[in-house]
Amino acid sequence: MSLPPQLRKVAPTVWELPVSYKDGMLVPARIIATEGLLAGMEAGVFEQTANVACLPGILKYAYCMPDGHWGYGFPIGGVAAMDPTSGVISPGGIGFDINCGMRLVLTTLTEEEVRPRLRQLVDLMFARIPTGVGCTGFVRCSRSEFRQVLEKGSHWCREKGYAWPEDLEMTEEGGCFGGADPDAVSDKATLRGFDQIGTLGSGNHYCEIQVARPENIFDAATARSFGITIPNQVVVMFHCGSRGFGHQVATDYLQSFLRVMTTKYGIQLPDRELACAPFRSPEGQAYFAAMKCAVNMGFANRQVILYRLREVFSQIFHRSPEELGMRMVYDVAHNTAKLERHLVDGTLREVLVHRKGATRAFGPGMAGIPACYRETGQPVIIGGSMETGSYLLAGEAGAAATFFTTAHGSGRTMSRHQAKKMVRGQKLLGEMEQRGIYVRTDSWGGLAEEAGFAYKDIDLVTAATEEAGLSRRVVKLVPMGNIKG
DNA sequence: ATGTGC
Repeated sequence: MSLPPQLRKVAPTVWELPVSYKDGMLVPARIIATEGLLAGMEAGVFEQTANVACLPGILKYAYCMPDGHWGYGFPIGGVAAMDPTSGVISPGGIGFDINCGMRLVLTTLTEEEVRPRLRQLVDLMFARIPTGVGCTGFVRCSRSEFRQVLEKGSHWCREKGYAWPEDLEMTEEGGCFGGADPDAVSDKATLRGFDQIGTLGSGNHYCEIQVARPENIFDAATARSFGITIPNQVVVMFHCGSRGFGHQVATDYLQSFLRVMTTKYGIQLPDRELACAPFRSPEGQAYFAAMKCAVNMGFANRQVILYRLREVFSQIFHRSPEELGMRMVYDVAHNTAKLERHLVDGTLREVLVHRKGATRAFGPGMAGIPACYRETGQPVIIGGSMETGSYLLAGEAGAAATFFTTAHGSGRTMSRHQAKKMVRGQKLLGEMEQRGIYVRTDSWGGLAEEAGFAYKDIDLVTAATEEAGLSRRVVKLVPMGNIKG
């Protein structure tokens, strides 16, 4: 595939499309990638990042991260910071799965201890953590109780005994975005979401047993600070979001914005999928308040999954979760919009940062991250494909360039449809088992869609974020067992 | 991603 001729290299890992590239661009578009990753990007990534640069109030640049690929409106990997006074909020810049994110949990077990009981462990995980489209959880939640979940996120979990106090500290924003308003949420969204707390879902959502092997440690001091202290230490990583609830919130407000964007606010954009409303408008504020409900639902969802996970490990290894050292390293979202303070042209100001398939990566010394990570920078959890491995990174000062944002995962290289044509789920499962990875799934087609070859090389993506100064590699985590929807 | 497609 040929790159747009207007694309200019402005730094070894920064590629820029000028405002002259497309009518309506207000700022240049910047792709963060190595030459190799850039060459593999779909044409849609350049078009969509340039489209994002047309959104009213966008500051500095429209960005796409090295794992970027084609998405709804924005590319997945898209980052856009808006002036909250004159700018817009766009659901396409956050994604349908609001607060899709990653959580990483430690154990003090080693690969040698877990390997003999791996099948038993993964089987019990699969039995206790609901997976698949439309799955529901064990938490019984009335409508009024669900409002509490939406307002409080992980705090609700703590009140109900599903969280350790320290879990909240180890969650981005303490596991709760303030200002969530359940009245901004449709009944339809509530109806889809109230029974989905503590469920994994489908697609690329999974829960994985991983091992930190000594040869995969890049930064030993930071690894120690993050709790990786034992050779061949076993950890658990999982990836999921706000399920049908967040999806319905996104759908509701995309429709609402499409009705008013042009007629009421006179906004013209190159793509309907960029539907947006002025951030300060009633519609924009309602979406922001509803989006925060979905963010909090996502945090609560991952917290209840952790509660179940602790039960599962405790049952298999006959020790309490505390004795098994099942502490959280961190929980970090990659589909949100948030008001943050950033330096823009030398002035510290409040901006609305959209991150869609992009992870907040606060660097060393910054406020807003747990005190224990103040010197290292924020842990960044990057999920790879279930075959190739994942990474734990640390936020770097250089991420100031991207409003303190880095990549979120591998990024697809082919469509789900294409992947499914190339491999059968049963065959893939057999091959993975040969390589010591035990997988349980309730969808063979879904498994095939997640094959390693359908994703960019996670080693190259994380190396690119390091070269760009956004985040540094701490440890690569290799899969042992996986449950997926 | 998603009661997978109005």
